[in-house]
Amino acid sequence: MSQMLQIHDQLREMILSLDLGPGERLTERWLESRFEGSRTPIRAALVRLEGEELVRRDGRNWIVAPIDLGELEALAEFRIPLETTAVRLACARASAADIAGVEEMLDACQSGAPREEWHRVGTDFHVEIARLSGNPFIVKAIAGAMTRLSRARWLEVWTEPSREQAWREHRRILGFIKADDPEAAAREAADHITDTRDRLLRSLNEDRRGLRARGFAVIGLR
Amino acid sequence: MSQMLQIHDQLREMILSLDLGPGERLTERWLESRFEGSRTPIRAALVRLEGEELVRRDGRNWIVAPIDLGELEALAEFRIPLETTAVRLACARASAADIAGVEEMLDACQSGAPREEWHRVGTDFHVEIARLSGNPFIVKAIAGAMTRLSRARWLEVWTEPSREQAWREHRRILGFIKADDPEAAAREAADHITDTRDRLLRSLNEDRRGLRARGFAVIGLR
DNA sequence: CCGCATTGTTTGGGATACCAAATCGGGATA
DNA sequence: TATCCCGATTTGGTATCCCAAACAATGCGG
Repeated sequence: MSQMLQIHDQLREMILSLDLGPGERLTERWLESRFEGSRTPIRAALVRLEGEELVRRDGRNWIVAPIDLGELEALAEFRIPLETTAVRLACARASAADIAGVEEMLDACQSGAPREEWHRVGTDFHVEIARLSGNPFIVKAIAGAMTRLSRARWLEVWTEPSREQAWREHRRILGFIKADDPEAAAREAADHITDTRDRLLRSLNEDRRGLRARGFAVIGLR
Repeated sequence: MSQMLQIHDQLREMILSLDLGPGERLTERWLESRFEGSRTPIRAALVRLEGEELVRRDGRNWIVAPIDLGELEALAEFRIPLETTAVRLACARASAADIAGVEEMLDACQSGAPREEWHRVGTDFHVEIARLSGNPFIVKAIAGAMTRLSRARWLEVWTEPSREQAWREHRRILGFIKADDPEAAAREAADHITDTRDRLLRSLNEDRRGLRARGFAVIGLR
């Protein structure tokens, strides 16, 4: 694989895992030494990450994209029509084998699993459901939305009960798809998105001060 | 403005206007002489355009993204839930002034206007309606979808009656938003997307041979 | 002691140099 | 004549170089 893609993936991972703080400045020279490559592939990776909005320009400088928690509502509003459409289409189009694949993914994440695992599966579930719709544009849009949500989700208290709740809701959505009940699945999906948003906003509101200190934009967080 | 952005915009325009054919190979050296810049800004522009899926890699080479006419159905399927949501939100949120702005845009495009003008307004209308929703994610998704549609729309016969039809439908959608009738607006928007898709597919079907010659992938075009 | 100008350093933007791999041609050979 | 092989050429990937602008530090003047 080209060096540029390696750098892109590693840097992406560092950003999404909050290894690099939101708003943190990135100098090309620092990245140069960090990844032991020259500026050319590094700049290509940065331009690419800019397209994914994980990195942004601040004047002439590069910074890790800040998190605007005010986006959380708009993001839910965006996801609801897409994901309800996705589950309806999934009912009509997904094969039993495809559905079983998603089921396995959920089963593989048991109570004792590490936090990272829950985080990843919680994201991938929605993308895989979108994939069942067979519509690549829906898949990409949902994947992008989940990426934007990703970092905020680390901040969720993500307590045991919260995990269980999300897992149950995922299970129910998949159940309705399996039972070929598109309207119930759509209703469940919409409710799940709303509930998750509310859970997230509630837990974030309890820690505004701490968030600001960690570089999160609390602007617009009601 | 930076040289890279100039190159990006010019190249983008050349691609969308079909000045560069779909599937055509782009060598960095040719672009170098064409834009009288060195490879550094050119590569940055290419990476950026790759993110917009207007340019793609073919092995180690760069090519103008081919048009897959088979995407047209999926694109309509993607747009319907988003645009119906957009018009519903627009009813609730758009100010009279914002609506008047879109109205002006439509009025500015009269019968005698050049083909390019109709093409542009036909795209912008949908993006502006999305903007009335106040949801930036919807705006970006619709803008991306319209960009993907853009080149195929040049191929539409785009006859006078076809233009008039689309213009009337746009007018009706906007009318329902103005009248604050979200459900009627949503129904009208969905019908418009379906109708447009059908018009496009019908006129493309009449010219499969010609399309293939011009580098369009007819695969999946039913 | 404070403020401003000047200068030295760092940064990103762009140009160029170099390399390895892929491609294309031409000629030798069966 | 058809085929295969080898070398010349072209390509994109990477490293490095130069430059102008931004920034910071420093020292001079009020």
